[in-house]
Amino acid sequence: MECEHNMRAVDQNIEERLQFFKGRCKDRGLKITNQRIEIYREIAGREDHPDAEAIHQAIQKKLPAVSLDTVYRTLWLFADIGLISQMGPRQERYRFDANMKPHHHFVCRECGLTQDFYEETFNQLGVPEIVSTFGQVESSHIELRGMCLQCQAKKPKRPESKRRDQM
Amino acid sequence: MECEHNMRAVDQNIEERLQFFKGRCKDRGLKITNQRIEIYREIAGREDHPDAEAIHQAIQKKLPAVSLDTVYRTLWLFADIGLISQMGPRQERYRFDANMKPHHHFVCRECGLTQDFYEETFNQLGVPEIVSTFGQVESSHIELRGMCLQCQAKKPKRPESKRRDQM
DNA sequence: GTTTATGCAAAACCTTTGCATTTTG
DNA sequence: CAAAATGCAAAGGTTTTGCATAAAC
Repeated sequence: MECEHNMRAVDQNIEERLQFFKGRCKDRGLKITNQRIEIYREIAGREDHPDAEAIHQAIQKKLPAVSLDTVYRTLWLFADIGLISQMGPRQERYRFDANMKPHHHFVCRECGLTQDFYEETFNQLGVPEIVSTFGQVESSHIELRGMCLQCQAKKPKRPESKRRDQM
Repeated sequence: MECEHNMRAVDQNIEERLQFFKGRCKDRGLKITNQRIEIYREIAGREDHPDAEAIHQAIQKKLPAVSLDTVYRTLWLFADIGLISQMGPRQERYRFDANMKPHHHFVCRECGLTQDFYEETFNQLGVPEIVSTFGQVESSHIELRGMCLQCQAKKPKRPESKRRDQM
């Protein structure tokens, strides 16, 4: 609270969240490095869900020497400890959909398996005004995320991603 | 209708859809090849939204020599002519989400830019029984798809994907 | 001082492309 | 037969990994 006078509400929020982030790291015996702080600060301050490249570029103002692989490793680490989540499945590939009827998706967060389901009441949801400032909406569906039965069988407890075994 | 007696309803549906597919190809001056027929038959018969690799493997029983790149080219072609759609954006990368409040997404189908929005009434949607047979649901949100303002500006008319210029 | 994280460069993985050959209409 | 589609192999882009160095506790 030392500089409340020139701090925007969103920045206050970020400072709070940084404290939370540091606590979570300490709990887990993870070291608090400048790279982690800046990566967390950057992603927590945005609502556009950047990719690793975008984060990497953004934090180079403050940390010119940070490497892209550190950004990747750090983001997966954060996802692991529940500080952030990941859009799409861990095993990301292009998937194609031949179902032309209105439908909704269950997506496995591990393997990306996507199953359709139908629910009439979901088909006519109104959309808030603000969305028109993002772009033009062409379609709308519910997306449920979880783990499919097959992945559950493979990883009964805390799933271990191939992407973060080294960290 | 020549073998209705041993054809399941879903197969009938596929045969109908194959006719539609062939018509669409003729309209556009596209050639009807065995590869295209089998790829279309495979994807139209599934509700799990396979990736190119899965399609490739599945059709090898019938067409052992089909190549993976043909599968990719064909799937993008089908997406182009509106026979199928593609899950996720054309420019697919890992994106990360630090927003821990309940929220919903607008996703640009070109660049993948994802903007959050909030709508209380979307936060408590009930889910049909069938979903529990897919796996355990961990989270739920609305996904709106469209083109963001920036991509609209770049491609005012029919967007041309980098992935299908050759076809 | 020990353990953990980082940066670098190379490897791995998925997807696309150029070109010669084959197939379709 | 002309135009388009295919298969192959090589290239492209993104993400991951092994290892030596640097930083945190």
